[in-house]
Amino acid sequence: VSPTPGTLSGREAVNRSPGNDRQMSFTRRVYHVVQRIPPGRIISYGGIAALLGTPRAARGVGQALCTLADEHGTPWWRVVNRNGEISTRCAHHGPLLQRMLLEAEGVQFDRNGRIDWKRFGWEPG
DNA sequence: AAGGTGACTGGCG
DNA sequence: TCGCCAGCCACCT
Repeated sequence: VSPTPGTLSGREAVNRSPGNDRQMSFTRRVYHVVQRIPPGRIISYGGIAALLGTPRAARGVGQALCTLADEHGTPWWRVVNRNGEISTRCAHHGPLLQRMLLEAEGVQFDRNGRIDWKRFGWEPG
């Protein structure tokens, strides 16, 4: 994905100080990983944290996703909790929208509102 | 600089 | 399986 992943929300832009250039901020790395998730696939917050080398930072991932500007194609909706459930509380990216976007990609929910990891889970590789 | 918050998780009853 | 609890970690006052 080459279109300059540049534009971040105001807050994240502020975090991007010169000194931070070499080592990308956590938020920014979350952004990159999320962009690698293929359509119709999902990953958990903890999964992303693990890919970044900080398996305990799941909460930080959620934090980042709400902060991140997604007008550039960041598929934030492909991230769900460990149970395959939608758990967003973010005002701009509500649960209804997330479900709609996932279903539009072919992701199926069971009657409890859960997604089957075996069918739709993504593992980079 | 220290404390509070939260799109999380694993463990346990 | 389900709910609850206590860590955990990045961010924001």
